[in-house]
Amino acid sequence: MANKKVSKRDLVLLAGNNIVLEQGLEQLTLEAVAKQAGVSKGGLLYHFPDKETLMQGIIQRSLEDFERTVDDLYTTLPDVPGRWLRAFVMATFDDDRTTPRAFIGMTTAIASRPDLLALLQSTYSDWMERAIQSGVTPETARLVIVATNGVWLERIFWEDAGQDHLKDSLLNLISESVDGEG
Amino acid sequence: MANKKVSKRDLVLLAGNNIVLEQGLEQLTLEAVAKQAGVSKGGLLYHFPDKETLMQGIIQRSLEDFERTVDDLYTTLPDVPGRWLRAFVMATFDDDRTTPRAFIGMTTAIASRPDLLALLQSTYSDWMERAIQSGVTPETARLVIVATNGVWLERIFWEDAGQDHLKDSLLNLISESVDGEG
DNA sequence: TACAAAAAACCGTCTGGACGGTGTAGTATT
DNA sequence: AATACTACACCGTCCAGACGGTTTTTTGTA
Repeated sequence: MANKKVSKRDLVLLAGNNIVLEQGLEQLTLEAVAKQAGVSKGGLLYHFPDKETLMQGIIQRSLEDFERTVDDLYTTLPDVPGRWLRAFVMATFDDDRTTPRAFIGMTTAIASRPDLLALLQSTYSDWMERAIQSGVTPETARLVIVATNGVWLERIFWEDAGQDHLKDSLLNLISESVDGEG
Repeated sequence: MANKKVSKRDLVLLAGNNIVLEQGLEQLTLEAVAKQAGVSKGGLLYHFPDKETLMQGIIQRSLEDFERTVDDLYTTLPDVPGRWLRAFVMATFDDDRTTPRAFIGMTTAIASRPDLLALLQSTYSDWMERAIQSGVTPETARLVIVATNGVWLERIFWEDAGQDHLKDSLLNLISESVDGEG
């Protein structure tokens, strides 16, 4: 159980993630992943019997990463209403690792596979639930989450625009909803 | 110039659009488009020398369709501040033709082609400009446009959710911005 | 502790199919 | 003679997955 050794499986997952991040979903081929992971194609297929399963692993991994980012930010915030939703918004804006291209790639992959879709749908419900539990109305939660997802699209279409102001707009939206009309 | 006859070029464009709408970008192959358009592969390539050009045509066409929808809705609205932005929001919610899958497909296609990206970026700027000219602050314009784009993603992740309430939230956002703080 | 057997982890090649694109020869219309 | 196609064979490339290995690790047993 020496944790010095990283399993090949993890290397493959990491390599896959990196390829999607840097080159997009189209470049995610078994050979490319195997090569970047320093593993043979056969070795890759030992862990992930087909491409479908590999992608599932990659998606799951990056979802977990995002959740972890949100959780980390959550702990740094004061316990005010909308605390979780704030962390969620901030996680999106602070994420300088996930490229817009990767986001789209993941979304594409998810959109056409029922099992991944189901996974995302339950994740989405979780987000809504946690947002509401941390003290905002369902309407605000939904609006802010939708807008936050939209931020990824804006990054594609408007590459050079700073988004600090947008981030403030979203955080303000939460504040107003909390202070004002309940 | 008998307008009874639809040009083959238009048939190809329409078929391509339909395939993306119904089956997604992955199924958009030259042969599939030719077949659905009732045109030979050679005939398709006569009009669109390569797949790149074909996709460009399809994207452009569907952008024009969306713009037309916005313009149509615009004429039905009273001349209040935020008029254009309202039409923009309504166009997204009223669009029952563009599937989420098609939206993602188009976005994918755009994201990896500089020329299409440039086209979208200028379109995006146009939207901002028109929104602001119709009487909302730049901050509101941006927030609402971003959120409206996010609506497409929500349709993927949360297929069965009605969006009327979300639509109202967005329209309210415009109203509040107009009535309240300038 | 030794050692073999079995299982797990991993390698590299090959094949079959899909797809983009080319080329050629021919047809209908204007 | 030019334009706008049809029909169809064909090539090169790419890729998922199958297959048949080999090496490493674990386990059973004497």
